[in-house]
Amino acid sequence: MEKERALSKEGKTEEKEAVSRNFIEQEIERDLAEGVYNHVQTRFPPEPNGYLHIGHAKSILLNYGLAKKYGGKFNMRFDDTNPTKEKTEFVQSILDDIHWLGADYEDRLFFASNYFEQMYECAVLLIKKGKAFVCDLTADEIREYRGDFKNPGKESPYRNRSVEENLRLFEEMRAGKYQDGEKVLRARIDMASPNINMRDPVLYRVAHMSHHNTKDAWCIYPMYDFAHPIEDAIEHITHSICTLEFEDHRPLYDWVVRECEFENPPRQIEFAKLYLTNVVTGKRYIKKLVEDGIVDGWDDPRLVSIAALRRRGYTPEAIRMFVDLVGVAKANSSVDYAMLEYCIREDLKLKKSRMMAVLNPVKLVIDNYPEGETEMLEVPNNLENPELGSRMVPFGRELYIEREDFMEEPPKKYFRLFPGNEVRLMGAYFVTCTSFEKDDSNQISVIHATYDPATKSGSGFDGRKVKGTIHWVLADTAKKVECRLYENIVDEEKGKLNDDGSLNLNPNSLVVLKDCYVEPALAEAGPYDSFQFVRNGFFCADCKDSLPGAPVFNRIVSLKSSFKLPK
RNA sequence: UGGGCUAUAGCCAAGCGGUAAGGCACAGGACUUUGACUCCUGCAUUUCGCUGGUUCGAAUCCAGCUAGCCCAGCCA
Repeated sequence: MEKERALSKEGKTEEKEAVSRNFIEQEIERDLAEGVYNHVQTRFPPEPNGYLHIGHAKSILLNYGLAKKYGGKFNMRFDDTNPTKEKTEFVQSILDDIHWLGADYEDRLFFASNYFEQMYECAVLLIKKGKAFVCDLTADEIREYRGDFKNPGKESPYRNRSVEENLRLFEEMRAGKYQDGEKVLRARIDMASPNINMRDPVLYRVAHMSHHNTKDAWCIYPMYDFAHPIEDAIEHITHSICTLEFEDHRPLYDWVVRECEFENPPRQIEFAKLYLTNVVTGKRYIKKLVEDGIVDGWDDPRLVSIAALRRRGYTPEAIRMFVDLVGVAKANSSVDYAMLEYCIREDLKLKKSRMMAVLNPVKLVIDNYPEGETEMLEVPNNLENPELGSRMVPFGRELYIEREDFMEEPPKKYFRLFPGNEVRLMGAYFVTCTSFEKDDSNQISVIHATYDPATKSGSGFDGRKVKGTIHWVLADTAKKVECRLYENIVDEEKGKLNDDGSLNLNPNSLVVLKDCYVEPALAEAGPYDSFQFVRNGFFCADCKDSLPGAPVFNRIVSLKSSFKLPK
């Protein structure tokens, strides 16, 4: 029955997918149909200058997915054309993240810096065609000559140098005859273009600096606008997919591949970046949070770097689901964080064991249970998925339960423990609250109850029902841990940014709970085993910091109040 | 300010001249050994940023407006 339903559900979505394609897929299909290209080749071209985040995941999975869908190939390429910003350290972290996400580039790992010689040749070709010139203007002068939105630019006085002179000068640039900033190579396009990118853009700059890959082989480096189309063309990329801010660069992209005379040149298609509510995706802001010590590093669970998501228990499947759900379009948008949380819940739901932990404990004494005795109960790991088997959980007279699972004076529709009420201890017995004690500060210190042996879990008892089920751990054997609860870093009420551009931080983004107890099996499960906590929350145990003493519990889903008082 | 792009529900997003898909969120109900999950139900019928026009018929075509984002690095 369930299978049938799942099948018909699947059939339905498949039908949908067959007709619903995003705009990039439509473009690709048109290109294929019209014979513009007879294959599909995509790429992910990050600059190795930082860690990847959820926004990059969208691009990676989009490019990879497109190649896969159309039987094409997906390349990995580092766009390392600016030695002042790049580090080898980031190359490895980026590659790790891509592997983890499952974007398989097979043996196609490339570096733009390996194309420097070909790029140089292209520049020479442009010079020979009179389409590029060496310019002696300073950076400031170039800016002045460029004009602005209102005024057209002025032509550089060096714009009409002869081909021979340009060739000689450019060779000298390469040979290291000039200091940084002394000369640049510029395209010769149109200083009056309304598109500022076309006003004789700089193609090459001088930078006497060691490059992470080419070391000291070069002292001139190509600019993005010149290098990128060539990189794509060399790799026979068909669809060069990038974000919206490059839309204005497309005419220049097309100019470069045309003037450099590439056959069957690639085309650029732009899509909107992914933004998420309540988190920081800007690299600048993330960097500042890390540097100021507000978060503990690039993988702090409050960030949405791939490393952070991985650390807090997100799966590649969940990220993929999320990217699919969000879709691809050209409208700027900010996706609700709840969508990400939905994806991880959905993915882990059947995959992970659900063990018990008590974050804010209060003692529950079962007075009619023999003192000093314990028994082992077999508890299914996941009731919805029997394949995950079961585990043995110790049960006895003194337990810890969640403080919020007891109320002295329950409001209406409160199903959990209160004097006189019977609830189920998950995987164990029914217990009825008989009394409670308070300490000097009027806080509830101990709750007393009796249990009914006939109601043992799995015994098939169906004499009566209870409305509430609560989780628990045996006091003696429970592992005490320090628990950290993370919330989104950005203040939900105030929004992300102040008018002056500073961030509104959530002061409660990290709460450390000292007295948390987890059942023994969870403590032994080792790192990265996730479990569901309380009623609405999923938590992950991440024992990275100090196994086994202090697991870190990362809140994946903010704990909603599990019970709302009736209005 | 010149140019480019965008606008469909609280948030994403389909729609491509034939009478507004889907998901998240939310609300109500059923079920339940997690108040979770699952399952039902509801959620743009003076409506597709606004105003006009073309058409038998417009979210889709045309014109004009408005709002938002991006561009004046020898960053990518």
